[in-house]
Amino acid sequence: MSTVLVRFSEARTRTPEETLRKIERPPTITDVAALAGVSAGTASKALNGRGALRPETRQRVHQAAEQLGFTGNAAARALGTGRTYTVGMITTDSIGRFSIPLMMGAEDALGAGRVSVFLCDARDDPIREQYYLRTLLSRNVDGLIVTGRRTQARPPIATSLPVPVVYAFISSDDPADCSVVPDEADGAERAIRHLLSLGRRRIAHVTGPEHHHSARVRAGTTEDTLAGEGLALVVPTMFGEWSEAWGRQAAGILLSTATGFDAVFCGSDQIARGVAETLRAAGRHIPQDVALVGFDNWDVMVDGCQPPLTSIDMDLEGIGRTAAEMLLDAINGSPVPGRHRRPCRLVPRTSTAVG
Amino acid sequence: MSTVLVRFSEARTRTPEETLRKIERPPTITDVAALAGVSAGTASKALNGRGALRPETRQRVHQAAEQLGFTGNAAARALGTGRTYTVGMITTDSIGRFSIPLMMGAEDALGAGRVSVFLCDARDDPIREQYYLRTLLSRNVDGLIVTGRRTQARPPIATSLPVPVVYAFISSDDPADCSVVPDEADGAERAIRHLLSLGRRRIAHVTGPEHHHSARVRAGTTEDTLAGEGLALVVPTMFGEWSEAWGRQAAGILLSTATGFDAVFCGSDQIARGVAETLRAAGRHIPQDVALVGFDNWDVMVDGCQPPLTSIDMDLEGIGRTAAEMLLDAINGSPVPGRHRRPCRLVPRTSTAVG
DNA sequence: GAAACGAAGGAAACCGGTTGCCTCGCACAC
DNA sequence: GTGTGCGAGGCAACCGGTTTCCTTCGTTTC
Repeated sequence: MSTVLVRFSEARTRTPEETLRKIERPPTITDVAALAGVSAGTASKALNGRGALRPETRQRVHQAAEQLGFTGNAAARALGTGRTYTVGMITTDSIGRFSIPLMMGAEDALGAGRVSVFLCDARDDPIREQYYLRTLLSRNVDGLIVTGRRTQARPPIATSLPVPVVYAFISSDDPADCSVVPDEADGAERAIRHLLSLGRRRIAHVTGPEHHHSARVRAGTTEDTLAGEGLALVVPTMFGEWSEAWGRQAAGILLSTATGFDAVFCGSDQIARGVAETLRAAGRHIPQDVALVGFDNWDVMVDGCQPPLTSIDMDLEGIGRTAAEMLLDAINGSPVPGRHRRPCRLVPRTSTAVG
Repeated sequence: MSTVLVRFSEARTRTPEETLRKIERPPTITDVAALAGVSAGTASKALNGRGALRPETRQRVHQAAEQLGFTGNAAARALGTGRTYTVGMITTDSIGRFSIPLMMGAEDALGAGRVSVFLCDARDDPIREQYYLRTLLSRNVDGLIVTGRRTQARPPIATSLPVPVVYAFISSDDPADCSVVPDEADGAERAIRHLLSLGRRRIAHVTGPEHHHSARVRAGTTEDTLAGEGLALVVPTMFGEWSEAWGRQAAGILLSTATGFDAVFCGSDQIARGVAETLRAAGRHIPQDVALVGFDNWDVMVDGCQPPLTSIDMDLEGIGRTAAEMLLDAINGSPVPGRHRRPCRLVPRTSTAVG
């Protein structure tokens, strides 16, 4: 028995010299406690502001912790308290242009809450998705953020998880889940109202594939907004692809068939860029002859475009941040279920400048 | 004493019915052990292939684990073994176009090794960087990957860390550190040799700012490669910015001053796109009159360009993957110090097509 | 038939931080 | 002088998995 105790004590405590010397192993709370002349439990209470301690003792412990550069062992803390201060972020399709700002926003909000993020890229593969889900759960994450490239609602990643989930950009088709999504209808309406405010009345709409949720929503709102003013598109919505090539092609069609148009609202900046190129090549001046509005406010596109492109910004970073904040709320016991739509913002540039 | 034992047993074991019923709390190894009719220690040995157990017992434990969906508590495992099977990935500047493929490659290689990734975005802020470093260390990551936007060597993120570090894309200026970087000189040489193989001899080079490491390296190799063939650039390397606007401007200068040129090698795809646009507008045909090569092989740029752009691919994903593999090696005790250059790849497209 | 050996599995220490409970000692009241 | 109350801090259980040591068999050997 005494042998055991001796070994125990050898393993747990160090002499003050040892403690102050450079030590390879990171300092434990026992080291801090020893240096402050208190027990480990007391040290813990001092550092966490719990228990009934003399201010002077608390101070001494804090000083010892600082001196040793004590940060604490996250695994041990997690084991005891059940909270890991980590969340998992799963991008259902690959990490791409849309996921990045979302991730940055989320990571920003979470980092401020001293929460670390596990990054998982499921690459559109349900098997990878479930693998990551299991991994994250076995790591006892406090919550999950699910993101993806499409705004269309998707089936929940799982039913009855032990931790809260927030969907960002994409949404769950279970209305009881918490989702934070851009209000794309709002974005489309802003674009149209902006064009109307410039006096444009003969507007065309070129966008992505009809089976794509975003394309349908934006087109629908575009038509509805015009209808509300007693107007209509000069030609029916032109569905195609999310590419510059389609933008160029569509502009060609417009030039050859439309009886006249003074504005084009495009479903993406890439499409808008293609449209701009072809219109310019055909001698149409932007914005004098044709005003042009894109969607996404993607820097390299709006800046590379000639002239610089007015566009709709979905504030992806804000969506990521909001999602993270809602996740933190849910973790702390105040979930905010439902689909939360966040407004878009119109960023005016030369392509719709007046004069 | 007996009270203690009773409480202990209440907390630790569940009746078989409880165990098989839907339980909110994830199953522990004690649950598995109980279901298999062995002790927790034996269950651990069975699942980890250690100890001396009858094959039939091992089998029974595995079956019980499967039945309960046992994955194990990562924090507990980490606490006991000291290994967390996590690594931290710090992007020194913001997550962007270059970081993403790197991250994807690294995450891919690590995920295959059952290692999870903590994502940290230091946003060019040394304070954030050190904050993340401390956080990651207190989480006992097994290793670190440091990435960033620039290829230029940077000071080591810290001296004498308790875990291995691998730099990806960027490199540490301590040659003893392990860095995996693209061989940009190789990329530039491939571009020039490609143009030479097409019979082009009057080559111009338009690139980014002279103070930028990548621009200098690529320009230097461009000139050296030409010199090796007894040739020189038609005009000295044109340093500017990494933007389409600069590409357009540079092309304008070329058209007005150069006595003649049949190829332009650009330091980035964005520059190349700007060059292409201006040349086309001036009536020069690509590739017939002027062959064009970019750098980065950035999909939206090379595909959006007219015509599609031949470009140099640095294989960022491969760099990320290699970095992760080297980190895993280092974690397992076989570090491979030094700066590792990985070759580039030329991706031919219409902008240098023959005929 | 007893000693020796090895296979199989259990008991408990251990990782490090947290927390409930208990003790100690001092101050104050009766 | 004894009792009560409370402030301060220590002790040890606990989280869940791993690992070391030890016990308990059954089998072999002389």
